[in-house]
Amino acid sequence: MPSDKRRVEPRRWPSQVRAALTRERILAAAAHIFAEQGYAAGTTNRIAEHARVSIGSLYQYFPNKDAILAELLLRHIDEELDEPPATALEPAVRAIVRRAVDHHRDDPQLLRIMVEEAPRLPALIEKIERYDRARVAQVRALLAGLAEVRVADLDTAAQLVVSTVEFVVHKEMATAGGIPPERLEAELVAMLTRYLRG
Amino acid sequence: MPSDKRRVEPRRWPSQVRAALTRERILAAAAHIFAEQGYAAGTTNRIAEHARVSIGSLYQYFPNKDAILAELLLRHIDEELDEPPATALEPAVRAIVRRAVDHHRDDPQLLRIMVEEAPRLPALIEKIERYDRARVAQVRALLAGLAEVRVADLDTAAQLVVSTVEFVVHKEMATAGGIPPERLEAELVAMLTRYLRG
DNA sequence: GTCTATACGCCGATAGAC
DNA sequence: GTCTATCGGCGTATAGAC
Repeated sequence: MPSDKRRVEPRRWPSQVRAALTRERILAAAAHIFAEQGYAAGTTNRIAEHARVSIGSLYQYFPNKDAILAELLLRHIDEELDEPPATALEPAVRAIVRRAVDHHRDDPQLLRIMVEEAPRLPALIEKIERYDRARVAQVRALLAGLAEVRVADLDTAAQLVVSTVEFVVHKEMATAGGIPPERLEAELVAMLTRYLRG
Repeated sequence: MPSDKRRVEPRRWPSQVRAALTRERILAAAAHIFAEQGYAAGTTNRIAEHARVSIGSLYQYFPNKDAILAELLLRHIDEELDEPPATALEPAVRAIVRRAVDHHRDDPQLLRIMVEEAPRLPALIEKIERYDRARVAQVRALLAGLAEVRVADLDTAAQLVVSTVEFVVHKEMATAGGIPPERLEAELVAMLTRYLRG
């Protein structure tokens, strides 16, 4: 009877918690391998191996490979969309730029894969487009509230700001010999601020 | 003997010309399919089918699939690198922007594939980096010759100009609801000119 | 719930007839 | 020179034992 107690207590973790952790391990492994090797080269076998689960287990947590990238992308999107402060023009632009830079600091390689590969997966296209429109609308609203802003067309300006920040930061942070982050922030802020002042 | 003549004359086209045309057909088909379906989905079988040659013939003209993309990319690069005129700042910037826009007008989808996939093929990485450096150096030299340019660091400015033009044009031209080309040109020129004037 | 083993298909590339 | 036929390999996904 005392021996029974021993067997019962440390037997296993609560299965839901363990399952969630396994899921996380798979996602982390996928993020790592997609970032290192690209989406196509990041095979489910390699992901499973790196996460130290079998390929069979992987497919118990995700219906297919695309779903893994989809979840990584959606988490990423959810993190990023919160209102920047509407004060003066220069600090507002700085906030937008800085967020993009910080954001890419984490894992520029993975972001690269998501930016490039996700728009090809039909299941994600619409979500990405909605997200893009939301960002442009957000920036548009921000600019609309600032007296300093003097541009002919606010819609175009918002689109250009979002594209410029996203793609230029993306490029420079992902490139080895790119502009260092602090300087990149300063230059982009200068460029966009002058543009928006008209 | 007269029957011999008949057989000889219209038998075939000169083989070198025909071979060159077949090559072109393959390249054109590859460009089309890479642009539509992406590099991975654009299989050699589909390329061959679309070019109306057999898969065996395709491999007589190209050693492997990567070589097809490599040739498309190198042609593209060769076209683009010629000196812009160094007059005043605004026209110089406009020339840079306009070339990028014109360039993307042809086939924005294909360009997208080349920009995104080519840097993953080891055989092409070095060529692309050399090309990028050449472009930055070219723009740097151009800016250095213009009295209007007042920026702290010419290297950084040149890098930023190249990145901005390339990636923003790329993004807007490839997106359905993007900024229309004429307006894009105007806005980019305004933004970059103001930035460079300091 | 996790594993091993494997089905199945597709792809790049080659061989060899014509 | 162009074709058909096919090889070898790998990748996703599943079946079924434990």
